Amino acid sequence: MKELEKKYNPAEFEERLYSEWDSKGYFAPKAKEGSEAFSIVMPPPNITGQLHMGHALDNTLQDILVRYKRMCGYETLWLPGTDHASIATEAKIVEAMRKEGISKEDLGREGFLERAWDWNNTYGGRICEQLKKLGSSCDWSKRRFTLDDGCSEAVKEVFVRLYNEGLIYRGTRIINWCPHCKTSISDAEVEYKDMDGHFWHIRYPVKDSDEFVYLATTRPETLLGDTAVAVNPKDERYAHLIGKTLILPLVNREIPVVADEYVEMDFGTGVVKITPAHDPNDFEVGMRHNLPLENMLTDDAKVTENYPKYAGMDRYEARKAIVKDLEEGGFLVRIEDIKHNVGTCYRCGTTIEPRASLQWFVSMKPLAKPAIDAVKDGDIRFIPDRFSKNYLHWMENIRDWCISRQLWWGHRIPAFYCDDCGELVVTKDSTAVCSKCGKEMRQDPDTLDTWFSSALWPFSTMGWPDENAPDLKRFYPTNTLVTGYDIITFWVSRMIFSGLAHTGEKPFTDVFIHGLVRDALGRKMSKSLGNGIDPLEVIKTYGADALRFTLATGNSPGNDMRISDERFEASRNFANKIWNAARFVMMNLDKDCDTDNIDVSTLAEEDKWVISLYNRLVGEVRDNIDRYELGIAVSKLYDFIWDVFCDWYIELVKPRLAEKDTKSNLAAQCTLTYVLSNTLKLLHPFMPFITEEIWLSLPHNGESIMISDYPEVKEELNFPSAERNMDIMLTAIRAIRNRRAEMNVPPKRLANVIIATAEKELFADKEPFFTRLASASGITVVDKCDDEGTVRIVTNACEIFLPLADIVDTEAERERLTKELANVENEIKRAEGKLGNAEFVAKAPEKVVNAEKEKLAKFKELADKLRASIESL
RNA sequence: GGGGGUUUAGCUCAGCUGGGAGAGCAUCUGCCUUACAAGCAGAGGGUCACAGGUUCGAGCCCUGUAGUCCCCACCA
Repeated sequence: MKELEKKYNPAEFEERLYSEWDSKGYFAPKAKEGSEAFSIVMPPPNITGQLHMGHALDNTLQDILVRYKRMCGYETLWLPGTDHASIATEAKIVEAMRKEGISKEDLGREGFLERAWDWNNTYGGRICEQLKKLGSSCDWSKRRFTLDDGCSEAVKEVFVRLYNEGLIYRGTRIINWCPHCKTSISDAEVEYKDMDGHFWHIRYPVKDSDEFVYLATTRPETLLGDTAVAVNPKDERYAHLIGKTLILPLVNREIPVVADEYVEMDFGTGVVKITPAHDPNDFEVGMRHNLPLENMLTDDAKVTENYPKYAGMDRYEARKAIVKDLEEGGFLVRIEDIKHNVGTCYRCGTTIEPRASLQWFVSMKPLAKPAIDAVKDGDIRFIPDRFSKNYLHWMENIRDWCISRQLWWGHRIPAFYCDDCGELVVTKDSTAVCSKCGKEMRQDPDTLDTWFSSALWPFSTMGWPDENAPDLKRFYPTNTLVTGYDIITFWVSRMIFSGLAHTGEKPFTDVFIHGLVRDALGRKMSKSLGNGIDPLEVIKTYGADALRFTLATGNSPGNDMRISDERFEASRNFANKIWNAARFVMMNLDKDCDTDNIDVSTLAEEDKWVISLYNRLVGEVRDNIDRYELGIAVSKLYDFIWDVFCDWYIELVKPRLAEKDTKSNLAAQCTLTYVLSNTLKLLHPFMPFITEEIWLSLPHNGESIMISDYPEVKEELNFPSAERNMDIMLTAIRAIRNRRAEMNVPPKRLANVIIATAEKELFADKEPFFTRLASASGITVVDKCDDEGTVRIVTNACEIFLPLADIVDTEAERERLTKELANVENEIKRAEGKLGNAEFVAKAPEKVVNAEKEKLAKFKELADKLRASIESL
């Protein structure tokens, strides 16, 4: 046994304990005889990332589950890793290069990738080091990276398979183009924002006529790409125009009027300009009517050289110029202010430009079907369940997934082209030769969406596509995925369909969803707002346990949470409370007590009481964790440790601890040790460091609390009568304290307490409780008492008399007791009313009716006592 | 335009399958009682957003209304 420092100073031991756990290999899965597997794969943080509160929450929740399961005897794997985050990382490196005056093109693909890998080697592991400070008990020896060889192999395998099954195809479609990142992005990566905008109402002249058609647009510059105007075929107003030709203003191109169901007659003028290359709907219309695609923008959203007057203008400059020219040409009718939803890039916030482009796509419908069924059938469940709705809605309305990105940092698309004959080969090989003309083929320059590799994470990290890989066989499917609701569509849904499609099995059973961490004002923490609380700073100031405790407590699944310094402080105070309780226990130990078993025969009533409550706590905590109610579990632990163990039990046994070598003293020591040691085990998943530091200092079996057995409920540790009797004592003590406080009796003024009760034997050896906790000089237990000049307190099991003649105001006493009686009589009325209600008695469960009867009896007894008390004044 | 969350003490939030409203922080009072002032003992404070309904009984279930937050959606 070693002594604890006087002051709780987490910085002194957290890092030391972590490296001990790590070096002893506790984080690696340990197979025990007949043990089941439990596994979680960590949502891989981006290599560009620094640990923020979101990571801290996500990983705290995972670590709680993992430590719990490990202690419960499961062979437990928590597999960590990082994500290459293609678009975010590439942007970061390009930006750094820009400051040095270098461009991507200057370096070339090879040079750029070299630089990116250097960056990853230097900074990519930073966040892992930060996760260690949090106490994350993941198996670092299995750490993976989405771009490592194994994951890359899985990516290629999946691509080739899907291609061969016809589920990956290449084609020209409208995609979301980010002119800043200069790449396509998927639908999921577009964020819609309400923005102020305008409808520009304009008119196009009909050829060989003085008629005009009137229409409106929010993007007048796209006029350059118009290849038709559409009306609804049923629209009589425009029937005569269908098939006619219009002259496109400014461009003077001749474009047809086509009839298409897509146009809603009731909206606007019922006429729509069709720009197939720059609008998804127009693209469809264009396909149906064989309209040409006129791409009028370059990849950085500047007007192409086909329109010399506007060439090189940025899309917004072009908009201004075109509006001005339209006005001057008499084509602009009016301008209307509107608010509309504009798609923006989720990475950089730039307004998305829809653009027809040749890209790779995953055909989603066939893949979505089993993924929908898995959730509908309950094979995979979301916690809380409501998120399955989000998921299903997304999956049921899913469109093909654009997976090619015009970036360099990522998995290069394993497709090869023959420049001579146009042959296309998709292969896992790193080079290809054209089977037709024998020429070296050119690999597609694009890379894959970063989520393409994330989608495979649960199995690519375990050795897939080798189906006999040991980890895959043992730990896949994983048990629980822990993540925030903000990436259900990006990631969770894609892991589900990928797992089902490629491994034939779901990737996980439970999806445990948490909310976002917000600041004290409810705002999302962000760099730009500068309101982020740095978890590493919190760890420094309050300790990792306090951070974890704060994140776990009061957090209910799927709901956002607000955090602030006050909450970390409160958690630190709790840690300090445990620390001091442990110090107190230790300074009173002089015998070796068994922490695994306790001899019930020698226990005093208060010992049985605390053990009985502890035993119930074990069951509840296990149950709560099993149901992902981590916040409830941890608050029960808090209440038990602080209120029951510290404020009551320790205070109750202090007198016995002063005894020397008595049985009673030994029983108290052993109860303290047993309850403390096992409660620490219960708490360990939540607060791993302090529990370990203390546990190791107490008598203990084993090397570390983290590989000890999680406590189990023991039938023989239930003591209902001790619970009842102690409840009577505690109620009496509280009542005396209340009265004294109300009457401002100084604590130093002791009084002999007279207790009148029908159950005298209950108080037989309880005098120390009252002398120690109720400012009593002693107690006298009697059958009946009606002393004058006393303060009377009536509780459910006894009447208490405090001889404080000099400060007793008989009239005030009468008033108070009368008031109390009135309250009790109200209760009696309520209970009688309820029990007098035939329907209540007939329909309410027997248990409830009986409880009501018992209450009524108790209140009647209390009322009688109160009346007698008032009488005797 | 759909869908969902949320509304409980001054503040931040718990409240599990309906059976007498809880915690932390803050406030007030009294205590340095030798584990802990990062503490101890007390106190005050709530029409559980509003209106209906179901039920013997509703913070909890149903309907509607309002505030607030979020997700989804191609209306030019």
